[in-house]
Amino acid sequence: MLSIGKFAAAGGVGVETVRYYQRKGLLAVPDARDGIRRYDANDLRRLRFIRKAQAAGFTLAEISELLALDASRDRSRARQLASTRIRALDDKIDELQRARQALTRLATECAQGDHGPCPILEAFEV
Amino acid sequence: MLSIGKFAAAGGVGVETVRYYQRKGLLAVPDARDGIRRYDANDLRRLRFIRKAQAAGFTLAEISELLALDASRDRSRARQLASTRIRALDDKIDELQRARQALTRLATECAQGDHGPCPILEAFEV
DNA sequence: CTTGATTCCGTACTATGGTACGGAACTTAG
DNA sequence: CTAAGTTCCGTACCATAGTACGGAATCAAG
Repeated sequence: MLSIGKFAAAGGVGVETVRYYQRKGLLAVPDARDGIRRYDANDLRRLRFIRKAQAAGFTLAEISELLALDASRDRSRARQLASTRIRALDDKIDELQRARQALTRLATECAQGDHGPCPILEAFEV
Repeated sequence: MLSIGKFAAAGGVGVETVRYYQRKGLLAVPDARDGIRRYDANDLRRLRFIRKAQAAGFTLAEISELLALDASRDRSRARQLASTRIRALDDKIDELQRARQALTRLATECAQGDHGPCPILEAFEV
C-alpha cells in the first residue's frame, strides 16, 4: 500500500499529475485510512496503463474510454478506437515526413553557397 | 490594400488569428488611415510565411526567430534552426511509427478470436 | 521528541494556439 | 439613406496536459 508520493514515483509521474488524473476521473481517489490515502497494485496497473496508452498517442479523453472498455470488454469498440488512432498516426507521420523532406532540401541548398537569399527563409515566402 | 477581413481570408486564417499574431509580434500592426488599418502584399507574404513555416512544424516562437533572420540574412543560424527541427521531426516520426506498429499488432490480435481479454486493452496493462 | 518531509485540498497559474464577446464607430450594398 | 456588415480594442475564454502554491495536519528519521 503506497502513499501518493511512492505511487506517483512508481508510475513515473509527479504527485500533481496523479491528482490531475483523479480530477479527470482517470484514477480513483482511494478511501483514506487515518487521513492518508493508500494506493494498491490495481491503482498502479491503471496508472501505467494510462502512461502506455499515452505513449501510443491516445489523448487522456480517449484513454478514459479505453479504461471504460476495459471494464466492459467491448472488443469491437477497442479495435475501432485503435484503427482510428492508426489512421491519425498515418496522417501525422505523412505530414511530418513531408515537412522533413522540405526542410532537408532547403538546408542543403542553403549550405551550398553564401550568396543570394537563404532558401530556407525564401521558401516560406510567396 | 486589404482590410483585416480580406487580409485574413487571403492568408487562410481568421481575423482573430491575425490579431493574435500581431499581439505575438509576428505581424506588424499597420498605421490606420481613417481608423481602418490596411494590409499590403508584404504583410500577406509575411502571413503566408508564418503559415508555411507552421506547416513545417515550427512553433510560433521559432517562426519569430525565422522572421528576424529574414531581416538579418543569417544563413548559418537559419540552417541551425532547420537542422534542429529536422532532428525533432525524426524523433517524433520514430515515436509515432513505434506507436503505430504496436497498435497495428494489437488490433490484429484482437480481431483474431473473441474469447479471452482483448489484447489492446491488456497490452497497456502490467 | 523534534525537525523536516509528506499529504491533503482547493485554487491558481503555465504554455500553446487560438476563439469569442461587447460596444462603439465606420463602411458598403441596395 | 438605411440596414447590415466590418473594424477596432480590450478582455475573457477554450482545450490540452499538466505544474505551482499555501496552510494545516500528519508521518518518518534521528
